[in-house]
Amino acid sequence: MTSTPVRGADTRTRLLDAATRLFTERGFAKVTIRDISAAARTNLAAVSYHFRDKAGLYEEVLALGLRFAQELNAETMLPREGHPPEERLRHYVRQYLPRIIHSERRAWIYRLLRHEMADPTPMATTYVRQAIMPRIEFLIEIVRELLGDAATDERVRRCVTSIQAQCLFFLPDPFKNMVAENWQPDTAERIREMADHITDFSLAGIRATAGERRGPRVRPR
Amino acid sequence: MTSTPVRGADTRTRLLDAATRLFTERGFAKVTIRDISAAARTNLAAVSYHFRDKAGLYEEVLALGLRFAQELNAETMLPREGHPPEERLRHYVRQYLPRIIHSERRAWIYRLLRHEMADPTPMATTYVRQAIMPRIEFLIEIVRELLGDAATDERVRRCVTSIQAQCLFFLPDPFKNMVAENWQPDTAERIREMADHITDFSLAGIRATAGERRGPRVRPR
DNA sequence: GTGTGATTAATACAGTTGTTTGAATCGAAT
DNA sequence: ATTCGATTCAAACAACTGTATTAATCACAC
Repeated sequence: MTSTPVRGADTRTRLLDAATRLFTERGFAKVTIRDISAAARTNLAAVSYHFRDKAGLYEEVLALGLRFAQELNAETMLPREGHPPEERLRHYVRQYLPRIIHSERRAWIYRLLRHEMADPTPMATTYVRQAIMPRIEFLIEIVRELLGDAATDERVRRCVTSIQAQCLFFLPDPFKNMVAENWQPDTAERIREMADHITDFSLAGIRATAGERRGPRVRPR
Repeated sequence: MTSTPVRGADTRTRLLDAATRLFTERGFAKVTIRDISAAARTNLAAVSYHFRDKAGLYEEVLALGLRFAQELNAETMLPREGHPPEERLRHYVRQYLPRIIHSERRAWIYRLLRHEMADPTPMATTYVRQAIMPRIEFLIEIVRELLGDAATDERVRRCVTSIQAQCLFFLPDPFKNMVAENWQPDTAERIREMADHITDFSLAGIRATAGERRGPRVRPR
């Protein structure tokens, strides 16, 4: 018989699953432990028993999400040495964008991240340090290579910001849907096209930054 | 004597001022009417008396912000007919970006918008329709001109998204500061530089989109 | 001054939320 | 079967929040 393994472990994972789903949907503040315990088909006090308190449960959820994010990062930053920077950038965006847009499997963390950005919890700083910073560093390296001799800290920073902004824009957001229903690419095909657009658009922008003849300085000559 | 003009009007404006400040800082949900009435140095019940309820007060704040946003839009979209699209884009970004970044005078609305995006109230839809959509339409027109013969709905949409993303990225955000303390341009000089970067970067991206020799299709030839 | 309507203030009320408490229940070793 | 530690449960508690109620206060016309 499939007897219950440790008894308590079952409801513990049920709580963890329910919390992951609900926190991802609504963020830490807008989920009550009553919601969670109901969704996990258990009692209110179970949260306190298994996870100390609501914050403890959230920490565990986010810790799991952080591990997933690091796994995904590793895949996103795969082709490191040797390959030309253009190719690495394209790979980066093609990996990153679909995960941000519709969060399959492990990528629910990006939706949770959206809430973390709007309303940070104490866990935010460690997430930034361990999951975001490495990706930024990776982007910096690519852009520095692309700029070549023209690379200055300032230019690199600006170009990285432009790329990062174009990607982050696609974090799921109820508000954007109000602006334009179906601007958000939905199918894998259209997401791929958008990723290529961002890549080509940015490569051209970077080349222009390297070429650097600026627009009208103070007054348009 | 500076006698009280209408008596009630004074506390009404004090409430409105305090509510504007607090809602802008924390958003609708995270401000209590106790906070507001305390900041306005009046009683709890004053909110209900002068504005029906908390939502009524918020509506009035957002209605004022919407008027400001429309004023600012008018200035942002000033040089319409005749001028070349490059110049109009540069003007657009140079106007829009500093307002988004550090919200002087009437531009507190953009910080309130940030909260509205994270956690929309019923007012969100009218704000989108009356303040955001016109600006998007304006951008679409510029990009369509820039793309010229190459303009398709799809390409226009993607390029507008890229520009919009680069600008919106600079909405004030506690989270971004964790990633990199001083990446956010602060002085008027650096904001101007960033605006020109976005403009040049995007113009190059749009030209590349128009030229349209894509990156490696399925396999890199 | 007195009454009147508008405004301000103090308090009560009901609902929600995180947490704690103490009893009930379960599985298994003795 | 009994006992014991782990787990589950129901209930209660305390804090907070939006709103309603009721009384106090004010400016001013009469």
